[in-house]
Amino acid sequence: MKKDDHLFLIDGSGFIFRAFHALPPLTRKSDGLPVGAVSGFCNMLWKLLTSARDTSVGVTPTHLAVIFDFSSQTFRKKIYPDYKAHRPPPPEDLVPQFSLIREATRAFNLPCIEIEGYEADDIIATYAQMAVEAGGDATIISSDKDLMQLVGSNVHMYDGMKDRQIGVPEVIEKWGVPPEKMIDLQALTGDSVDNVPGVPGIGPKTAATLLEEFGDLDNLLENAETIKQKKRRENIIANRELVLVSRKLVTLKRDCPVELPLDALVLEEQDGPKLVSFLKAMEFNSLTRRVAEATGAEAAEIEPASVNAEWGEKAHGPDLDPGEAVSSEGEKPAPDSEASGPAALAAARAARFAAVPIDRSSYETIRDLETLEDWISAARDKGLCAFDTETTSLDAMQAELVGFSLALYDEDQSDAAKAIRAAYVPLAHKAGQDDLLGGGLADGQVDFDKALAALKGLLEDEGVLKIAQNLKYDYLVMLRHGVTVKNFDDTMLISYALDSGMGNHGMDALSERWLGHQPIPYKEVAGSGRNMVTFDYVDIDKATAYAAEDADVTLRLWLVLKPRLAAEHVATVYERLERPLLPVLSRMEERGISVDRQILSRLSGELAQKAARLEDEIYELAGEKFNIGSPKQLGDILFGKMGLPGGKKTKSGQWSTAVQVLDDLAAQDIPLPSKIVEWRQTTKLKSTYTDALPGYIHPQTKRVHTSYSLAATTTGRLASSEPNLQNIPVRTAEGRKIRTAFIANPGHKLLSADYSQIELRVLAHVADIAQLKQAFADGIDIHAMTASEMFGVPVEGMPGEVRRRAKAINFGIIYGISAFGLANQLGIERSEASDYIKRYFERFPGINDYMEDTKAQARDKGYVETIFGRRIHYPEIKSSNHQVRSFNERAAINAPIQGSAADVIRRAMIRIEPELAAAGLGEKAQMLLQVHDELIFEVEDEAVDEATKLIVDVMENAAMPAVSMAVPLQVDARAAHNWDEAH
DNA sequence: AGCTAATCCTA
DNA sequence: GTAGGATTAGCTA
Repeated sequence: MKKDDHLFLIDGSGFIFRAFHALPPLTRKSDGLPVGAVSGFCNMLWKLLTSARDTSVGVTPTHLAVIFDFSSQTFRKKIYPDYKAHRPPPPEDLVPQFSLIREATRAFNLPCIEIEGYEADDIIATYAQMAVEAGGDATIISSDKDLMQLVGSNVHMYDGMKDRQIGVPEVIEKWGVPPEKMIDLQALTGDSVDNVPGVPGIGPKTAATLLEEFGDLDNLLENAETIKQKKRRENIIANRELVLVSRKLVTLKRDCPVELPLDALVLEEQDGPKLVSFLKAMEFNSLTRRVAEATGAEAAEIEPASVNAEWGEKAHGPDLDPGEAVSSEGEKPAPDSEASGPAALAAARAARFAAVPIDRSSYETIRDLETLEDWISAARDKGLCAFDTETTSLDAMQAELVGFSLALYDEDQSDAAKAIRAAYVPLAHKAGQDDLLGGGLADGQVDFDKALAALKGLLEDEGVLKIAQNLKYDYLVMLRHGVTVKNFDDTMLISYALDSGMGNHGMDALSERWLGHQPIPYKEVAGSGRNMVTFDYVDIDKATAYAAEDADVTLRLWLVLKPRLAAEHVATVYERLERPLLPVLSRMEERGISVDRQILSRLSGELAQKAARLEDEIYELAGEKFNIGSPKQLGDILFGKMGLPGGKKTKSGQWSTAVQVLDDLAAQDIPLPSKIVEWRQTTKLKSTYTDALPGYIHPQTKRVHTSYSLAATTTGRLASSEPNLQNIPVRTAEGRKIRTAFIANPGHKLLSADYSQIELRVLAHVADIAQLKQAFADGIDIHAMTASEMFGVPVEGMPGEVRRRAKAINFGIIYGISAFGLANQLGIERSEASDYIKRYFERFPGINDYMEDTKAQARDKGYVETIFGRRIHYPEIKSSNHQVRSFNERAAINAPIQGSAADVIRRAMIRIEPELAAAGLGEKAQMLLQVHDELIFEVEDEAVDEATKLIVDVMENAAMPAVSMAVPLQVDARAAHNWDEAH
């Protein structure tokens, strides 16, 4: 470096923060990655490189470097441990931009300098000093006052955002002291942001006055007694030592051990294609164009660079209660040799395990207790293992244990192909399918009871993390064998917390998605259809390949997915809303509910008679016999043969025979359609409920055990199946009779507790609607209030029809209202429905804001969130297909409402059992069913009052303390012998 | 036997 | 207009 050379030193770290706060937020269009600061940075760099002379800097750089902070661990921490101690974590949207800005720097072909243990400011000071000593000039691109001490005749600063040069006069103007006294001034005033102590009562003005009077800090401290103002004198004397520490803290180090000499900072030619590639990846279109033009690069032919954004590693859900805050209990930290940071770790592992094919031939079959015990002690040694059961049935309540598999991970094994070993332990395989004698066990299996005892030791060991896929199944199977799994992770639930809305979370789909591997289909092992055999008849070698693979894949999935929980800030959702619910649901399923066979059988008979009578009448009216249950045949009869009006076609071109169509016809006094509607209702009740339910009564327990799915819905709701007990009829008197068959045991009652209007309450809370909040606080009729607001009708003496319309609109809002849907629901013209919606938005403008904000979030981030931080993704929200897009928008509007309500009841369910147990009611009141906003318990008669009180209390306070809702939650509860009367 | 469409039950 | 599951018919393999 020589005279007239000019070094530009860009304070990269400072720039990031300033640009982030000063510039409007900007996200990358394609994926919502926040890039505002990166954009500002690139624009500024480009300007400095191409036209610095035209700015108030007025010179063109010959040398340039971008300087960053390495970490917060600097020598200043050693001098003063509290230095920068109370810094809040950077804003979430800023975190990924740190690494992007470094990438940007490299794309610009500029040296990117950081030194461990030093702040950017020290490195800048060092290089500025070096430049001056070499006879050149330096300009620091920053406006940070901490750097002003460096300003001198050959060192300037430049505020890129205000296009303002900062020299000696500017420093004096701003601070009242020349640059060389800035250190003393900062020492006196301190800095609350960096937690640098100062003298109380002394700010920049006083400090400047004092320094003017005494010359410098040393002289001031020596002659402090002579200060006239009493308070000021005392404060300075009292804080003498601290001020000296502060001076050390604010003094920049001008002799950092820099690696690159000045000559290495010489500005090079821009690499056009490289820079364009990066800018394209960032989707900075106008800058891309300008750069391409200036460098002669062909933008159209350049591929966007692959840019990895690193998100921060702190998991922080919105859940605030410190008492609840749990992290990984007893779980060994995941080995971290591949990369640092959970996002990078997840990516590295995905790459690592997707690249290594699964080797089924490496799986072991464990045939003796000693080997099993070796594996179990290895699992204890590692602190984690994957686990999977093989059984005779998909129904966990009927399943017999046939064997189980384990997979272990060796974190120190650098060869990924050898890092995982998996084995299958056959326990109850039969000797052979064709063995007419039957019942004989195959040779070479571990004794069932001994193996189970060994397994129990492992599964109940809090010190070993058990990893499974869809653990609720295995948990229930093991529960029935007297084993309670402790300390577990479920890859299905992890995937659900991470990627709800991005496809299903079954093992095959996850394996395909993350490992690029297709596991052996079950039917290849056990056959399908009539040839299907239960797993105990599967050949042990085949079973080993299948079962060990399941454990192997599960373990790999865990390695890939688990780090993402923290990286993507949904660890709290998983740990608080998913994982703890699993044992709760297993117990509910195990308990089941009593169903009275006689009642169902009698109902079935009545329905059969009624259906038969209706069939006769229908054939009579139609003039021929046909299959009434066939929409195709029915449509042909109604609209073809009989030529009835109002025929609509379904998607596939068939005549629609949906109930609305039939009702329209019935309204025209055509008798056949109403008979058909009645017949359908009757046969529906019979086939789906009275006929099917008895088939679900468990042979041993004599109760019906539904199965809840934790990861079937996108919103966080549960789903019930086999049988679905969440759609038992309630709306019609006839349908309700089915509920009378759900009964409590003798000496017990069924207790039903349900949230009143929970979704509208959630809406009032999230959209912050004053009238709704007030109405709920006052406990008034919410639909009547809405009607009154909209139509100006007083609540007293309001016609039923007016309230009905308001109610439909309220529900419509929750469902992401459309004029089309509302018109359908109310049977009015679309234009009239539009007017209603318009009027609603006028009366409740906050609702419209909520809807627009929610859609915008779905577009920007790709997901929406519940009040507890659950995310629901809408990858198709930007579809160019209007139908698809609109559907996604409505779903996105509904999801936070439905999902928050689902989260509330999940929280209640997780808390209720421990609370009951603490009250001594653990045996007397048992939770059996969940129906979205309702919980059903079986309670001993004399415990009903106490249990009701406790349950209502837990449910009403379930959002607390994580979220303090702006409206009260209300729970209504009733106990009776059967579900109909209790509801 | 396995799949989709249509229908209807729930919150 | 949101979120599900079960049943039936009727098609394809």
